Amino acid sequence: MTNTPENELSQKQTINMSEKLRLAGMRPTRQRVALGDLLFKNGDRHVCAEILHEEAVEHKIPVSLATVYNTLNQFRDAGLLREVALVGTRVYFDTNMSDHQHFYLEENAELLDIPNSALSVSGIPEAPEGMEVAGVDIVVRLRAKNK
Amino acid sequence: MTNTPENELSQKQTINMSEKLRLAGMRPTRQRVALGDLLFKNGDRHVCAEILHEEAVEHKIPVSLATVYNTLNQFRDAGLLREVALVGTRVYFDTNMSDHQHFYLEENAELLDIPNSALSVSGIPEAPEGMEVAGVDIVVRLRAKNK
DNA sequence: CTGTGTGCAAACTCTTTGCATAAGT
DNA sequence: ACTTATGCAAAGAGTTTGCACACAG
Repeated sequence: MTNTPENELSQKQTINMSEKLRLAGMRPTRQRVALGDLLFKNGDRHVCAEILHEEAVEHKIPVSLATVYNTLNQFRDAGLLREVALVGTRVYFDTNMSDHQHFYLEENAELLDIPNSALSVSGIPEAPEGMEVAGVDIVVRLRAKNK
Repeated sequence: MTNTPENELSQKQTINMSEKLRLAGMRPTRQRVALGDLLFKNGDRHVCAEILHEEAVEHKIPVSLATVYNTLNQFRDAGLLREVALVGTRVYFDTNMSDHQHFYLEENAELLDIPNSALSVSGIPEAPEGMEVAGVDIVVRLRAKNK
């Protein structure tokens, strides 16, 4: 894959993505930069490995599913993505690292952001001895009304 | 497996479990009753299929792993168990159906109940058109301090 | 050049399913 | 008896890994 951006914007994005990856301590390889662009250039996203891989294939990005899995895990470990706590087997990641929570649509397994401002939790008990709170995940499960 | 309870209490529990299963619309088979006893006789429990199967084996309950999976899913569908939303791949069930939330210990993947009284959430936004809130899952992730 | 990343296929883990047998009513 | 559940083994879904080749610095 030669570096042939279609326009200045995508050139700029790729450069930013390289920087971003370098700052996160990762070598900005072609696949990582391309996946990073897919993930971060259009605002908040909720993806699983399979979906991101399909999308990469559509965009003619040569990347294997195994590399997508590895890359998502690396991005999460580097603090670029957060993993979402969900019922079920599939692992989802969220590109929005800010403190916010989710709606989960049960029928089609879709995730939606809940604006942070709206939600607040009170009365979280003291963490047990020697522990600290690493984060609070809230999922509001939604289903179709009067089914 | 002949019905040979060690004492009256276990006889009584088995009877109650049979009733409970019947009320939930399930035939009280030996395996389901035995698994139900394991799950419900000692208060709140958090189990995955593998763990429950090991426990059944220890208790000399003849049951296959596949049946444990099926039974857990049936119990959930019947409203006897709730499935817990978690980061990662494995499915956990909670025998406590009351409205409560969880601590999740990241290092050993352990779940602990948070007493319901302590926690409250406010400002959950309106569900989108035609949707209703099926439930709210909150997981407070804990990690070891000053690592 | 040197070391890290990638692709592929195979392995692995968790979960579900198909079919013959066993058990519940 | 009739129907549903179970056990087993095999299949399926999702994810990780080992190793040879490719690429970034």
